[in-house]
This record gives sequence, C-alpha cells and structure tokens, in this order.
Amino acid sequence: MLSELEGLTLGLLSKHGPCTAYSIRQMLKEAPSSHWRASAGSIYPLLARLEKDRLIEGEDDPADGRARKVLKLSVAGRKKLKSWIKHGSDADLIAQLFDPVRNRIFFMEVLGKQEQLRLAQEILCGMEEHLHFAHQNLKDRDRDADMFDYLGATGAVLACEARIKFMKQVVKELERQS
Amino acid sequence: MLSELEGLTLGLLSKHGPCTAYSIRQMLKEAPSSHWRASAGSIYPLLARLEKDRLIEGEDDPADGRARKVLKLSVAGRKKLKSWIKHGSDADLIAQLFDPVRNRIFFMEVLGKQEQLRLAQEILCGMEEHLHFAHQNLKDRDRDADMFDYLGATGAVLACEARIKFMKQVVKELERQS
DNA sequence: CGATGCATGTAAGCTGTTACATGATTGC
DNA sequence: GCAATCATGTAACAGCTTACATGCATCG
Repeated sequence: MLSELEGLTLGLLSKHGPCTAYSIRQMLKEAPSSHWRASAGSIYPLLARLEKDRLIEGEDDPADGRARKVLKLSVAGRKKLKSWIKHGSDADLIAQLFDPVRNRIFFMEVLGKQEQLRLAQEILCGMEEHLHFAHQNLKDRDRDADMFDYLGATGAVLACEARIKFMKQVVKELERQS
Repeated sequence: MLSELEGLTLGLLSKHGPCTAYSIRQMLKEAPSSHWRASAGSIYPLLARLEKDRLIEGEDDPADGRARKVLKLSVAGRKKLKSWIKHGSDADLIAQLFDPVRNRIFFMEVLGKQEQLRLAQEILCGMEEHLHFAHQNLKDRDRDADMFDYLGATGAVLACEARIKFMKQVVKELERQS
C-alpha cells in the first residue's frame, strides 16, 4: 500500500505538524539509524504523489516571499497512516530485520585469520560509538512529552546493545582460535 | 560497489560451492530474517551482470539434460567479495539497522488507546513466534562445522530478543496508562 | 558582494518488485 | 496422466539514488 518512506513521511507530518518538504527531509536525515538517504529526488516526487492522492494538503505560505509550501496531513492521510501502522504486526514485516553487518559476518571465512579479527574489532568499535550516539539521542527525549518517541529511542539502544553483544561473541571466538 | 544482494550472492557461491541460479534463489529465500524476496526478476539479471563482469563463471552441466547452468565464483569474484565484507566496518553500514516495526511504533499515538495495546501485544506475539523460529534455526547449525554460520544465527537470536524486550517495554508502558 | 546554507525541483540510472511465460521432471 | 515443483527467464513498473540546476536569504 504505502511504501516505508511514504509511511514515515505521513507519520512525521502527523507528529510534527504542518511543515515544509525541506524540514521533512531534514527529519528523515537526522533520524537515528535511518536506512534512508532521503535524497531530494525521492522526497519531492513522493510528496507530489501523496498530494495527488489527497493524503496530504499543501498550501503556499503567504507570509513568506520564498516559494515554499506548508504541508499537512489530510483526513484520508491520517486514515492511511493508521492502516500503515497496523500492518506492523504482519509476519513478513516482523521477520524483516535487515542488518548489513551480520550479512557480512556470515561470509567472513573468506578473509584471513588476522583480517577477520581486525575487522571484527573495528566493527565492534564502530558499534560502541554508535551506541554512545543512541544513548545521547535517548537522553534528549522527554518521556512524558512523547512516550513513543522515548520508547522508540529505547528500542534503538537495545538493538545497538544486542549487536554489540553479538560482535563481542565473534571477537571472543576469533581470539579463542588464535 | 556491490549491492547488498550481489554481495550475498557471491558469499553464498563462495560458501556453498558451485551451484545453480535456482538454488541460490532458494538459499536467499530461506535465509532467516531476510529482507529479500529474491524474485526471479532480480536474481537472473543480477547473475548475468556478475557473469558479464567476470565475477562468476557459468558452465552448462553436461551430465544433465535440462538446461541448467552451474555457477561458481571466479578469482576476481572472491576478491570483490572480500572487499564487500571489509566494508562492514563503514560507519554508515553500522548505523543502517532497518526495523520497520520500530518505525511504526514512533507514530503509534495516532491510534486509539485500545488499538495501541492490542497492536503492541500482537507484534510481541509475532516476535516471540519468530524467536522460536530463530532458535530452531540456531539448533540446526553445527558450531564446529561452520563457525560463522553459527555465530550469525546467534546474532539473529540476539536481535530477536532485543526487539522482544523492546516490545515488552511498550506493552508495559501502555498497560500502565490504562 | 561573495560564500554558505535554505529550499525546491528534474533527469538519468540502478536495483528491486510483480506478473507472466515456458518447459522439463517427479510423485501420486 | 495430472499436479506440483524444478528451473530459467522476460517485461513492465516502482521506488530510490546520484548528480545536476536554480534561485533566494543571511552572514561576514
């Protein structure tokens, strides 16, 4: 129905009120652990599509000389957003956890022993850095102001920690072998 | 350089010896928590691309009347695979953990209180089922036969558990509110 | 007054999807 | 013999990316 990026866009519009295309793009870019580059070439055609389908409504801001449009979610858009969220319990979505690092670990045997250990340590290091970032992000949220935002950030931290635990096992196993 | 699917394909060819396009497709489909549908329309053009770039080599199986090609990794292919694996430590790859369920949780406020709780419980239930599947998958692996396969499956279990922990927090928070 | 950032967009290309088509083989 | 599965592909399309283009605004 809606693509992932479309759903996220409607969600952001629902959460952060009427806003411009540019600010939506910024939010997508700054989102922690985002899969998306949120390039201009994706956002603007996407918004045009959503507007054509009457899921969002755009209005030229008269208080501003610059040509910018303020976008907001329509009633139909909110309905579609709800339906998109409800599909979160679909089995194929639950199974769809994409981890490019783990994908690579599977085939690490083709590297030399030393390379294996060095790479695993590098990844672990990078992940710890990323965990720090996720923690920072969590701290910036107000649990009472926006519970789901807070919970989502918590989820990001938990995911980070799980990956670190995983990589520690990899490193340990590689060290054991040498 | 290589797309994710191309990397996975080279990896599978490296691990599971010379094999046919069809069996690669099956492996991609059956992979636990796969992001890919591994449709025919992706695999066959992809393999043609890899062969054109001399990363894999195909040979018609003379022992088989059916028109099927046995594919194997070339030397250049193994080199490219190594480079693909080594990029696992890139910061943008480490940050790129894609979770469509968490994406939806962020915007769950647009649903009614009852809907929120019901959905969260449904997701939790689905994830526990998926954990069971991941556990099963882990049991089928032999640690000594293929360490990285075993480690990868362990990583999948850890990721599952982290998501369940997350969803339990969501449910708990929602129950606290009602 | 020039650099940087804000803001909007387009064009071409890549990678994946669904849906369709074909034929051979195996199991009941 | 017929259905299911093996096995290989193609065509049309969707969605995102990079790279480019444009122009206004703000700050030094």
